[in-house]
Amino acid sequence: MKRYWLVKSEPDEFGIDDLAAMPKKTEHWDGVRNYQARNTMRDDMKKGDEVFFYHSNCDVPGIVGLCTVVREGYPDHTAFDPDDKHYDPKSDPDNPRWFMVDVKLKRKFKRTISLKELKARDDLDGFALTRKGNRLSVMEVDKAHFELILGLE
DNA sequence: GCCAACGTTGGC
DNA sequence: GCCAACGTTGGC
Repeated sequence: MKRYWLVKSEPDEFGIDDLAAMPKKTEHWDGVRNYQARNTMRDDMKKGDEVFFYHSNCDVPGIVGLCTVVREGYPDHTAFDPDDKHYDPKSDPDNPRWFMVDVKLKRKFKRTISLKELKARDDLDGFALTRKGNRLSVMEVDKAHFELILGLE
């Protein structure tokens, strides 16, 4: 059963155009240091699942494109690298604390489906992204919500 | 740059 | 195990 997800990234760090520029338009989703998001990537995201790419911390926060999971959860090696920004000395290569998946860009949307627009809708009950105080960088999206949002483009 | 929300850490 | 202090996220 295919599931649907949303991942956040700051365009100043790694935006959708950066993903588009990668070989095979594919990149590993490293640097997530939150246990709930970690569990989602380690356990729940499966090959072929569809993923919204969301831009946070920018002029117009919102959903900017569509990706798919092309590799399922495996250890986030950036946690082992002391020179890496996301280095975590508590993650042991023999018992990794952090995991990631690989995502591939399917397509960039013609326009940004802004957070503002999503918040203004009354047919997205329970949508994790617009729930108060949500700071998760990886979250599940209901199939119905996913399809509804796809239709907004 | 501000600050609310929330997760993590560490003293006790 | 509680909870205050602190750090981070992310919209505005």
